Amino acid sequence: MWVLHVDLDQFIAAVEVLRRPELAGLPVVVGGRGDPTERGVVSTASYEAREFGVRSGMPLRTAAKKCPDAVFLPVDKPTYDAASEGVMDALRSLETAVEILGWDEAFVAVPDEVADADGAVAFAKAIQARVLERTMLHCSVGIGDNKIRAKNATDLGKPRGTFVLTRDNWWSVVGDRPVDGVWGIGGKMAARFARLGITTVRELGAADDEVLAKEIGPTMGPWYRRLARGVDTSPVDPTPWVPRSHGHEVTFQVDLTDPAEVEAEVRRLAEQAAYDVVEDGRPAVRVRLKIRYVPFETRTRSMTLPQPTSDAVTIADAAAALLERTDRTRAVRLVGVAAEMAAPE
DNA sequence: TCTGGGGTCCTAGGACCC
DNA sequence: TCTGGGGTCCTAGGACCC
Repeated sequence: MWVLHVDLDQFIAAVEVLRRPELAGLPVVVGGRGDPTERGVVSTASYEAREFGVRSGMPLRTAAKKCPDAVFLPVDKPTYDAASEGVMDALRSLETAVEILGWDEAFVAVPDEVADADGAVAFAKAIQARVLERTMLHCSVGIGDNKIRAKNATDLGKPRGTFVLTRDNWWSVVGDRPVDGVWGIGGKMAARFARLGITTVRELGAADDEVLAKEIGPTMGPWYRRLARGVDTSPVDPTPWVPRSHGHEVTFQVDLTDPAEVEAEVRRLAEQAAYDVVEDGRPAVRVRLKIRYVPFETRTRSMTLPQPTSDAVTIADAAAALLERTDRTRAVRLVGVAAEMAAPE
């Protein structure tokens, strides 16, 4: 059984270069409102910008210091949504199961008649050609004997390449890497594992399930060990994704100190969330409020609604009621409101 | 130089019921 | 006069991903 993981190369930056060809070959940084003096972070940096050390998630101000000559562009979500649609259509045109993971990545099932690694690589190259032909975008493809291995393989093939990762080469390729090198394990868990004397993927894979269950949790402990071993039996699931929630949040360029202004923002964001809920066609069952105080302290409040509703005023009132349950005297740098819908059947 | 905005899933503790 | 154990729902927070 073969699974592919397709991931677009520098997706957002590549989409921007497509509509402004004069930017080709230049360091391009997309993030926030495109103003590197504002609060905001890098969504995607072109490979040229990465040469200067610019990375996703980095504050725009830092990116500007590292690469003052970069072209800074604002995030233009509708354009990326449209480009993403084009990519996914190209993948689906191969008439095999496609499981969308995000804007720019998807698992693709390899047809059963493909028996060996050479056949899987050939199919991966056919996908790259199809995506390029239809969207003018380049992608890398991870090839695995399951989804986890395919996902972990992709970065090793970047850019514009492929990489095969199976049970046969898993340990030789990733065994000596730090645990946060595998998908699903981040810095916080890596620090916890380090306290248990576990730093490499190989060590986590060889750890005792009972110890992990006791230290990390009965579900998550063994789960992380499975990630480290690259073990996965889940199929590529082409079922359309059903969103669980819709939300909006905003970081203010200048911290808000007036409680009335904070409430006005909360209501505005709640109305946006309500709009998305109406679009989705399923009522909200729960409302969640997020407040980030100065300097960077985040609190959440949430409530189950008395009955499911898509009414904007009801949702905004609920968000305002949650706000009442927070400290109204502190300066606020971010507010967010999300509406959760009923779990799908 | 401070640290976005869109999400998902898991855990733990308390309330409440039987 | 004190107190069992199981189950579910609600809420807050944490971790992770793109």
